[in-house]
Amino acid sequence: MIVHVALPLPLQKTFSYYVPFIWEPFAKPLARVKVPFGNRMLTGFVVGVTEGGDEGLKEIADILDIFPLIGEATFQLCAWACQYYLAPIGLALKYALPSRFKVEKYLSVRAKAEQTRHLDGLTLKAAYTFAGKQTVWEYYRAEMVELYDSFTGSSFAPLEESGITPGYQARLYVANVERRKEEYLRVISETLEQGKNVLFLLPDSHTVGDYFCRFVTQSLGKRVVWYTSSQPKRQMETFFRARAGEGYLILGNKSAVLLPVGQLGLIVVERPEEDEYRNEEAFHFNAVRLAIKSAEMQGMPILLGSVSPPLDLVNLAQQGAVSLTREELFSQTKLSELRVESGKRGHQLPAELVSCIDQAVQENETIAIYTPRRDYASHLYCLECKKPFLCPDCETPLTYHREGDKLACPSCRKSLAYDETCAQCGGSLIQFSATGAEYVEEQLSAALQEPRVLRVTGESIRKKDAHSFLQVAQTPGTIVIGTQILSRLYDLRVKRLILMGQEEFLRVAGYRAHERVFQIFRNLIDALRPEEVLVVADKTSLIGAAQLANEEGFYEEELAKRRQAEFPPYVRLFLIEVEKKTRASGQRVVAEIVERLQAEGLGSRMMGPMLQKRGGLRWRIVLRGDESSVPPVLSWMYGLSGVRMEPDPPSI
DNA sequence: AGCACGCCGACT
DNA sequence: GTCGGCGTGCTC
Repeated sequence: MIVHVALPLPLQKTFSYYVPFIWEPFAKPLARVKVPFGNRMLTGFVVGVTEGGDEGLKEIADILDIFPLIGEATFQLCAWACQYYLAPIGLALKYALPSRFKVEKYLSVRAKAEQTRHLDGLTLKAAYTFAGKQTVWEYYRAEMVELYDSFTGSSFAPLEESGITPGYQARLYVANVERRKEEYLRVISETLEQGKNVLFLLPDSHTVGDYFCRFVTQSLGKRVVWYTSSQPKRQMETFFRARAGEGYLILGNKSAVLLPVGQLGLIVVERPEEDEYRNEEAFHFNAVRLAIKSAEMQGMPILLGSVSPPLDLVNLAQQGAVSLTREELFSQTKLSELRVESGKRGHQLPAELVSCIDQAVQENETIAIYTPRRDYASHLYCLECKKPFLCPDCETPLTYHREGDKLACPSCRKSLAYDETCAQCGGSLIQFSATGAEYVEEQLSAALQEPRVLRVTGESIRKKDAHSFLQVAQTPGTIVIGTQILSRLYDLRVKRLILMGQEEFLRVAGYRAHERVFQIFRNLIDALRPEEVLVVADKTSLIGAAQLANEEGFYEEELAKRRQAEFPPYVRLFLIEVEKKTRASGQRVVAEIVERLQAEGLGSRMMGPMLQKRGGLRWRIVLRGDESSVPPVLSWMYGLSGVRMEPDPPSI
């Protein structure tokens, strides 16, 4: 017997191996097998079985699963994801099981016959060492033993899926966090009462995740389980409960979307616009896209909640593919804006702003200031030789950190001392721009009398716990200065919120800049629930108080622009990156790609190639596909050495 | 992806 | 003469 195996490598092809007679009954599609590959051992998934003898093939080294652990629905979803994201099936299937996966440790044997009495109660692992793996598996096949997992105690068997039910319905709920919580809890409870499981996707585990976990646990208690790779044992428990149990609420982030779940009845997604749903390593996917497809394929409802949904979802709503409910976000919020002179970035905080903050501090208010960057300044520029400060190793622009008076390279993490002179010409007229939280803190310290400032960044939250921050932040008279992380702290409430630095997004976020600013600002208001919001903007800024308040109008306008420019969600973008050490080898591959694209009639849908010097040499080509399908040429490109393909890149 | 192999230019 | 970087091809 021969099995065809999909390996977790960026290769589209499968590899065939011979299966010795004794293992034949277990070599079924989707079982995991250990195989020799070159000079290493890899674990892959059986994707096909054919009759035949050892025709010079290598033998499989081991079979890991007594029966396949992945059900049909999960497999179909992986298969769909692979064609949509141009990934090999072996990589996708790997994501469907817990990262550090040890079944034998958590499964135990229950004897069902006199001859197997001696194995009763042993873990599967112990039973293997005692009686041999082959013997135990034969007992299982002869129904002389059964298996149960140590968490639920219930019998371990192939996954029973609900099959396709006619209940697909995608619903986008645009409302503030209090209303979303009510709505989530209502639909979740309804589904759990029917004895079905619910999958609840959250963008992270430590802020938004933790908040919703505490909320749902209040009313659902032990029905709530977490699926997270940072706690392997807990992840294993959830894995078993998801397949055996009934009526569990499974919380998880992006990788939970591929978890095999029995009797899944509903999917909920909190804040589908968050970037954390994008998987960047090995196999690129967006968990929200997969969640919608999963609900559609299995015929179940999906509820997506946010105050600032991603544009593609709003587009689907306009087409009638998703139903949309909107609620007012600003009934208790006063919005205003402060227009400042443009072109003077990074010199001084506007005087009006300083006096506004000063007044708030005098009145003992809680106040939060948002700025997109955490450091002091992200760009340094020598006014004498007119050159930016670049990393001597990799030529990436250096950032400046006040703490320690250091220059740092964001790309290679090199750290350099800063001596207030230009490394190129020795000049001392240095301009700082793209300033961040450290800078704002310094400016306020200079302008106000002993201000109480708390700087909050993603990193500082990860080091301490969020709760200890909140205690300080809640103290009246405190000025909280923070980056995007502030939009995740639902437990922090402020009287006044100041939104600065949106110009920075025009530089880094490309075509999504306005969408991102809109989402971050609205999510900050959603999380912090301020009574007053002040948008600091210059003449180039697109998001003012009016845009923030008029959500429907903003989306309409932004979608019109995207349609006009032929950008997502009306087309799909594919970023093709060629990385080589020498110019000649790179140009050869790039020329081959360009030629092939032109031959396929895609020349006019191609942008680039553009050459970038970052360490080695990097060429980038962007291809516009149509809304849903993937141009077939791309699968040819996949697997060329030094060529990377990124579907739906966040910026280009 | 990871690895072996073969090609070149550089250097004690 | 040989060491090391780089490109190419292969893995059942």
